[in-house]
Amino acid sequence: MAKQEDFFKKVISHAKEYGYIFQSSEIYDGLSAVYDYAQNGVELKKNIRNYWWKAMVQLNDNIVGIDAAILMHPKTWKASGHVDAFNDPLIDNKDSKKRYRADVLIEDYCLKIEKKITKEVAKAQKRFGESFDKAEFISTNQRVLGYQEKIDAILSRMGKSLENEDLADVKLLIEELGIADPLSGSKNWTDIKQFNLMFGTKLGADEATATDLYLRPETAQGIFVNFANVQKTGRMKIPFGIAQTGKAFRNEIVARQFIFRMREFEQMEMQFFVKPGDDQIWYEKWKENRINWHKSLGLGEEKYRFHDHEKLAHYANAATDIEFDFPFGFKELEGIHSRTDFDLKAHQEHSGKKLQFFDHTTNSSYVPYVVETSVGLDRLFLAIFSTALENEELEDGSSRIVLKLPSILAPTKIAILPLLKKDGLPELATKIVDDLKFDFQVTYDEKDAIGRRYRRQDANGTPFCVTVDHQTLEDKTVTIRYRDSMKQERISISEISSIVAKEISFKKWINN
RNA sequence: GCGAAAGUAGCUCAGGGGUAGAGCAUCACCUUGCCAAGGUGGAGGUCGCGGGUUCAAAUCCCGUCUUUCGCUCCA
Repeated sequence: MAKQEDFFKKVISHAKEYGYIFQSSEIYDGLSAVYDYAQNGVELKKNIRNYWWKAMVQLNDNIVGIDAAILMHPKTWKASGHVDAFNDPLIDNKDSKKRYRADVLIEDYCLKIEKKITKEVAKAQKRFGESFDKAEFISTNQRVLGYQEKIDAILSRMGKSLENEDLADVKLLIEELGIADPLSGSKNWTDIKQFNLMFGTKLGADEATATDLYLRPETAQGIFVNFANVQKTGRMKIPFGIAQTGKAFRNEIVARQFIFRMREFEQMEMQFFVKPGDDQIWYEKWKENRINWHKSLGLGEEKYRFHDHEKLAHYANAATDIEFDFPFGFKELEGIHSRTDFDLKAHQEHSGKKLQFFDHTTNSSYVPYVVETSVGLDRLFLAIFSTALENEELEDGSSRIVLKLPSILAPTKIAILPLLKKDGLPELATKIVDDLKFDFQVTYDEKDAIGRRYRRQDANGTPFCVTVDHQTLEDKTVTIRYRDSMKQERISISEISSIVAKEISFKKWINN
């Protein structure tokens, strides 16, 4: 464990030292759980996003992209369920230092009473044998009725108080019922606090007339509300998908682990609309498709696993996570959910607009089912970056720090290095840079010994180094040196472009 | 939000009541020239921030911010 922590710290400091990730507003002590992508990080992130977009949108005839706004009509979040579900009343136990959802504590208490009813029923059943009428017993037995009455009273009071945001009364209820911390038995509770995971903001500069808005907590809703527009204007036929990448915002109670859980993060999502009944087939297809996409990056098959959800959200009929072996263990990287028709139906009801597909083969309309794939771009960045970082032991006993980024994703593809800082070598090297920079991200470096420059590029993840020496002046050949193998080859200047292009070709990588 | 640990140069860290150090990195010059760590010189820090104690605070005390770990939460 200590090793893991140490390694994770190295990942974080390497990300800073080599210009990948800085903490936001660092000169002001930073802002909790918000990070900026730096000069190299932005390139890597952009390349990852592009690798996803190509595979998702441009390789699939029936998937199109959109870029919906972060701000959406407030009714969106009522329809999606976020206004209700992203609000948690939390309470802490002062002795055990544990935190609970206040409503869950009370519901658990009610469950206990319900168990008493079940016991009474079982007892009666034993007593009366075959002639026992369960429904009648429950509706007439005084003891059972008393229990049920109590449950109803508690839940209705809790519901009312939560609705009126009377958290003091909810706490009072907990105290009156004598609910104790299930672990410690302590009844020493703090006040209840309401946590809203959505960021609020205002539309309109005039405070008095401004409308309350939220920054979107997920990008998916931007797709759902545009379903009919895209379907009609794109003449899309089911099954089809809508993809988008973009920022989402969550006021996490605890946001930690570097860029793994941030308050502002980027999602890459695709919602796939299918005929009801076909959802399971497509769910399985997308599971397969997505895991293969991840594996094509070559980080190692053993780094991935599926984790099926046992508890399903109310909208889903199947859900799984693709988990990745991060420096702090297996954690969710991508979610694949079969969302049924929950979202489109909800928006249909709240907006009064039809969100259906007319099927000409059956001459009937239906609300499509949805299979969602949703990957965290920042998490994917962390997965790739941390796996790529290696302290490699070399055969001669020395070691090097090397960032083995998939070459197609590396921020810098080629470093052009003059062996000497004289004899016209820098001039020739610069000419090569000027020629290649239209097609590749190229860098030039003439400082320090050549070996040290190789190591510098290794640490920055540059997959190819090209060295210009005296022989180059004579026969227009250079040495190309590969990051991972450290092998060198003598090639002609005119070959650089085709060799590198082949190595970083999308076609080659995606079919890996 | 609670608990624990930490915050000194870009990175890694030492120091510890008397007003700041090392290694690496960086910059300039010299040297070498195909796998880092040669020489000389330079730049860089009000020791996270605020307050208190003291003749004197980077050092002690309090608060606060940030980070990591554990708990909790996670559509």
